[in-house]
Amino acid sequence: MTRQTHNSIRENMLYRIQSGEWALGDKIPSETTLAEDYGCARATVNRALQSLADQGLLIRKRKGGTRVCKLPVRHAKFEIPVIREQVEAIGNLYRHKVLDMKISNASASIRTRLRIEDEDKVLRIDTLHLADNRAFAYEERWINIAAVPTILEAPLEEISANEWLVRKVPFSNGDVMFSATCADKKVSKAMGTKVGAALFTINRTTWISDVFITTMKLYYKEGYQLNTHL
Amino acid sequence: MTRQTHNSIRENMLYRIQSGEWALGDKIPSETTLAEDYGCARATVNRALQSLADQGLLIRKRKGGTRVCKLPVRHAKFEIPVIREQVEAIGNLYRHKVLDMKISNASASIRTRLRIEDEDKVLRIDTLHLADNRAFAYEERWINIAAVPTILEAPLEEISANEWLVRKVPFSNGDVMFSATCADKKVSKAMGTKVGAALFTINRTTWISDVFITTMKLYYKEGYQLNTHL
DNA sequence: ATGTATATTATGTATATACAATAAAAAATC
DNA sequence: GATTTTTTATTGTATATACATAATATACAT
Repeated sequence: MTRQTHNSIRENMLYRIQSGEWALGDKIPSETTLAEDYGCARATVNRALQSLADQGLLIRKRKGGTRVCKLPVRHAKFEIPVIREQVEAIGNLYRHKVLDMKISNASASIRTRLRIEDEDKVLRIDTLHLADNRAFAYEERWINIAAVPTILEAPLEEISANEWLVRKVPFSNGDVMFSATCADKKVSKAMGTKVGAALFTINRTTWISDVFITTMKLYYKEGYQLNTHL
Repeated sequence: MTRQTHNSIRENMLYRIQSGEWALGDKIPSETTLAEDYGCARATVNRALQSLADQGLLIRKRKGGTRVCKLPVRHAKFEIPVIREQVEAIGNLYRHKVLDMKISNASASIRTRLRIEDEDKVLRIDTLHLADNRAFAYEERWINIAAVPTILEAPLEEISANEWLVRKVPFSNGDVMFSATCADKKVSKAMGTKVGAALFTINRTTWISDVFITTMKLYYKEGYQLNTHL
């Protein structure tokens, strides 16, 4: 027999699940018996099983054994786009325009949402992102100045706040929210759409441990599509 | 020293990346030297490093060594919702209504997009999903009858095609697309929105190996939000 | 200079072993 | 019969070892 690898074993297990040999909710054999069946070490089987469990196809419990998930949750993964790269990926020239920028006190709603203090100032920036000089996306952004004071010296006309922050605080946590909204007067004027046009909207808030860094709202024109894969 | 686990090591490495000790693009020490530093076996370090590489934070090459990613791509993961569960999760009563259902030849555009044959028939279903008897989502769906012939016997008034398919073909591949669209006459009438209202739209196509199973378009009312986490 | 073979080095992975942690089942106790 | 304790099965994980594989660097030959 050819030597078994954790990869080939994982694929075989996947097949057994997909084909229904291991049905939804079924308990599958223990690592030791599987290792005998496949003719390999338990560690190898373990690695294959863990990988499938990470994917959400199996549930494993000590002593309880391993079962196929009842209702397998499908996880889709996608990359958070950096707008410039998005534009350049379709072969267009990227440019951005800062439409408005001011320092202000955080509004009450922003304050509670982001758990920042009363006296903390936020930098408020509206940016239009262009692809070949045509409106591509509109960005509203709030930045916690206390967390990233150097933002005030950044040349935001040359490098977009989006990109500056990615380079400055590349590793952070956050949440993302997708929705559809109607263009209001300000956005529709900047993007050249009708008031009320459907815009694909991404809301993103970024933290580093517990410190709020930035939150933003990104509006894409109708027709924009975010792709991903199951 | 307390015993090192791959988890604690991974966290420490994560910290070293986040703090900038290991900067973007930097080459980090080899597994053997890291193992000495952490006082553990190489296998343990290997596991930690692989995990970070899976997350997309490190790039590893044989002989080349391990480097921190230049521009760390942030992957967001989210769960593909089953509509019934979504509705029940917010404490509402789920119900669905089949508005239209017919067997037809696939249109040319659908055929080429889905790589199915000329003579293949598709089942076309329009479904309205309700939460507490109020419109929640509108679903347009095409099903490849050749791939799932038993769909014709399914009691689709009782169980939605969505759910029937999840139970019947739970493990499949596919792609997902998000966008925003304006409500057309048909959808706006069914959902009780104005024509032209912004709808959050999910497009999903499902395959099993290379056989097309189903494709659907799901429209959510403005205000609907899909959440995820970085 | 150019191409080819060889050595070197880092990661990739399979194995046997040992023990830990957990949860279920069985046994013992009240 | 209910509660507590003990046993046991199963996964989780660390280790030492061995060899595979890939990419680079070096030496050599042409």
